[in-house]
Amino acid sequence: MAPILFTPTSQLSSESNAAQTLHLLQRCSNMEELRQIHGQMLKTGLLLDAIPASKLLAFCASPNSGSLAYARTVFDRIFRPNTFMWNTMIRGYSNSKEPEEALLLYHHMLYHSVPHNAYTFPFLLKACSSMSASEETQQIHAHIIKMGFGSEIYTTNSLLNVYSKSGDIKSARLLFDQVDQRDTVSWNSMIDGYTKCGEMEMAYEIFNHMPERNIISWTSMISGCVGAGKPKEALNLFHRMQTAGIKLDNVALVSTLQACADLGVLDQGKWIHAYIKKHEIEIDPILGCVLIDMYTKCGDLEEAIEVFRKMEEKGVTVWTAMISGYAIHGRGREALEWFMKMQTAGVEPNQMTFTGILTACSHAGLVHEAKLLFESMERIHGFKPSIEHYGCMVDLLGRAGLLKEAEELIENMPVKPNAAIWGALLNACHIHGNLELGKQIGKILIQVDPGHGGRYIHLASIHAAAGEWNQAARVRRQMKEQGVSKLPGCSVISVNGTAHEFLAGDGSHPQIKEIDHAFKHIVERLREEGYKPKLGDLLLDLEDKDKETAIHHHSEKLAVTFGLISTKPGMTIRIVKNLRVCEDCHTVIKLISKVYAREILMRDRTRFHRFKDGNCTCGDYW
DNA sequence: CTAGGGTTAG
Repeated sequence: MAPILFTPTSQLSSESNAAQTLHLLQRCSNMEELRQIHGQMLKTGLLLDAIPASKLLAFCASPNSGSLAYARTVFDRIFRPNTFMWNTMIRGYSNSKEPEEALLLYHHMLYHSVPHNAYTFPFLLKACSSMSASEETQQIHAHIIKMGFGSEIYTTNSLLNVYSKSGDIKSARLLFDQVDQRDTVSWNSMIDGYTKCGEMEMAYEIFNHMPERNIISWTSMISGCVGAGKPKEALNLFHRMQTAGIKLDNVALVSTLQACADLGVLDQGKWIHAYIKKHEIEIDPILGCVLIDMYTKCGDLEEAIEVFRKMEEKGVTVWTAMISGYAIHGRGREALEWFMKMQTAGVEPNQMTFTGILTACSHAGLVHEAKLLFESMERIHGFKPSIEHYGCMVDLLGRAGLLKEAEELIENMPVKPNAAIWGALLNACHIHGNLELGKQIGKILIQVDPGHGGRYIHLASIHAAAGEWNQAARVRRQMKEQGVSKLPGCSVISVNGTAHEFLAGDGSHPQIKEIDHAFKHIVERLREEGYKPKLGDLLLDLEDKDKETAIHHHSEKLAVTFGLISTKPGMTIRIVKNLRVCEDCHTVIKLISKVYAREILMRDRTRFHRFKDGNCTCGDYW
């Protein structure tokens, strides 16, 4: 005889009592209350009824105010839980720090032959996704087909999503082509999958062919472009999205703000901030964080502080964004003050906070402070320094001229040095003219990072600086033979809301004639101020005249000149460069700031330079 | 029940 699973509530307690308890459960808001209700249900026997028991479980297993451990103890005492209860537990674990428990529960569920329903697999697959369990995903995929859920759209969409998220775009595509039902969610998962693999063309293909696009389709494309280093395309999509009449939400704004930050287009970023204010969009912790990041990366620290002040929830990431903001501006002392304020406010720094603060020390030459912080990481905060932190320290010591100490740190660190570590040391050798060590490191770097054009250029220019033209040419030949190309220098300047892009030696700008003409005048004027082109370590073995032509067509010079002729006198010129600014350009821009009475704000690969009255905030330390 | 968002060394 089959056991009685659940006793009807009416036999155990009065109807009204049960209804009252259920009502309480419905309104329950925290675990304290829940415990009391649980006790009541135990006493009255209400817990033996499937529906109240399910409600109790669902509350405990919910991620917000529940307690998964409590849910588990309740669950374990339920005699033959039904499918809903199993699903509830699997869902709980899929959102928790121990998603593997979801898989174990599923295993038990199979063992006990509990039937599945349409809610079982989405949760289970989410668990697989968060633990990157690819083998298990395939096994579950097989079960899905066997148990007849192969056409259930939530289930197949979840499968598509796991495959896409894990980078297995082949399996995702196979399934996508197989299923007989697709909706916007299915198409969106494919977009996500292609962008995660860096296949933007395929993502566009999907995007262009899907029958209906919603905000998630657009946002996935935008964030895909940002991830692929195509912020201009991201902004393009953003404008198209608005033309399509899509109502913006926080997530779409976050991705777009990242594009603004990468491009350094303050106007566009400000426009979005104004939109947020106008439409009274709530600045949640993530949106606040990227807003701050956008302002600091576009050179407006004051506005970043303003956003910070107005935020209600100031978590560690928001503080870290501010500290990193000060770092990129070279304002190390203030970064330290914010680091202290943060801890006074009771917020503990995390690994990234340390990356930020150590970078800040590095750009400001605060060697002593950085050493203390680095040492306190493990001793006070309990973090093992990661390779990024070692990278910061090598950079800091190297910049400060403490090459020996930097080398010792690399030798003694417990992790294997990567390209970034050697890169930091090489940079230091370059700055401080340690050509011998530089050549050694340069060779190591090319071995570690043979596909990176910048490494060859760096080594070649060290040879050039030593007057070893043959060696320099040899390195350049080697680069050519490897089929590696140099990343061209690129500067972006935003004028009247349009981003103008200049490449080194590029003649494609519609106003290039005017720009060339204007620059000739500028050079003449600067020569009167004593300017002499610095050609010393230019790696090309050319006549000085030709070298000068090459150096005078650097992208940042084109951009600054364009800025001078296309903006009103006295207006700040804002430029973003993809590589480190060269020494000659740095000198020229300093002089321009004085002679033409312009403030010029330039972000290069590592930091901001604010040129004013013939000086730069980097103090020639970059 | 399924799809999009965070600060990060050179």
